[in-house]
Amino acid sequence: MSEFKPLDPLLHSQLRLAVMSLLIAVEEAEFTFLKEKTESTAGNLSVQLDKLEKAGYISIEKSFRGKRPLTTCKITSKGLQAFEDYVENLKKYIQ
Amino acid sequence: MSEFKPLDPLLHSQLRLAVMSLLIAVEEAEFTFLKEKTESTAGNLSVQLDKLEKAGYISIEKSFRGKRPLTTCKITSKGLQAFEDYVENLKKYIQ
DNA sequence: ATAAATAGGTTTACAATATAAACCATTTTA
DNA sequence: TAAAATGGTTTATATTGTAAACCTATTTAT
Repeated sequence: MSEFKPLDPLLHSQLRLAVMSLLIAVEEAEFTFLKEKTESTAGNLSVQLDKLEKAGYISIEKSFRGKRPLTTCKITSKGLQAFEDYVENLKKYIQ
Repeated sequence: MSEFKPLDPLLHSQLRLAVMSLLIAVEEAEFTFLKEKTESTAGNLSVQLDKLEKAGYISIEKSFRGKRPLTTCKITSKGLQAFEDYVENLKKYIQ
């Protein structure tokens, strides 16, 4: 697409885009925080976080808070760049 | 999604969004024009135009130019409204 | 002490979507 | 008149998105 540049399919997804949007704002977020803010199911969120991590767009750290598992996510510089590029491209679709 | 409102799945698709974007600009476009501008295959475009028409977002008129079939598309007021809503919602994802 | 509920997820099965390949009818060109 | 081009549609396949089912451990209720 000449004037319509391809939209990164990893970001052109409602839930993944919402996650990235949140991570840009807070720079570090727990799984449960993302789940609440996006109103997604845990299963769906888990899958989408995996994809973002595999793309190198976020990093995921697994630890414990007290005795409970804790999953923490951060956006990477690659992820930030991808997001910015995505937004730039998207703008040409929506004026 | 509370702060992230659902994105109309009919519009949250690269090719359909590009088509709508074009139709907003020109207000009437031929199949081949859309095909060239979006750099899509005819098959894919045909399918996506059908979906937009079934949603009532565009109207499709079939006629002949000389002896050749001619498919012409227009955006409807419903389509325009849906596009505007989509953009409004999308903005909250991308700041 | 034990059962039930909650927390914090992951895995998996299925439905929906996107896409290109194959196809079709007609027309034009060689 | 055979081959190529036009203007698409249909269909098969691959990819994706999503929720249901599941899992392990912890906390609460009885």
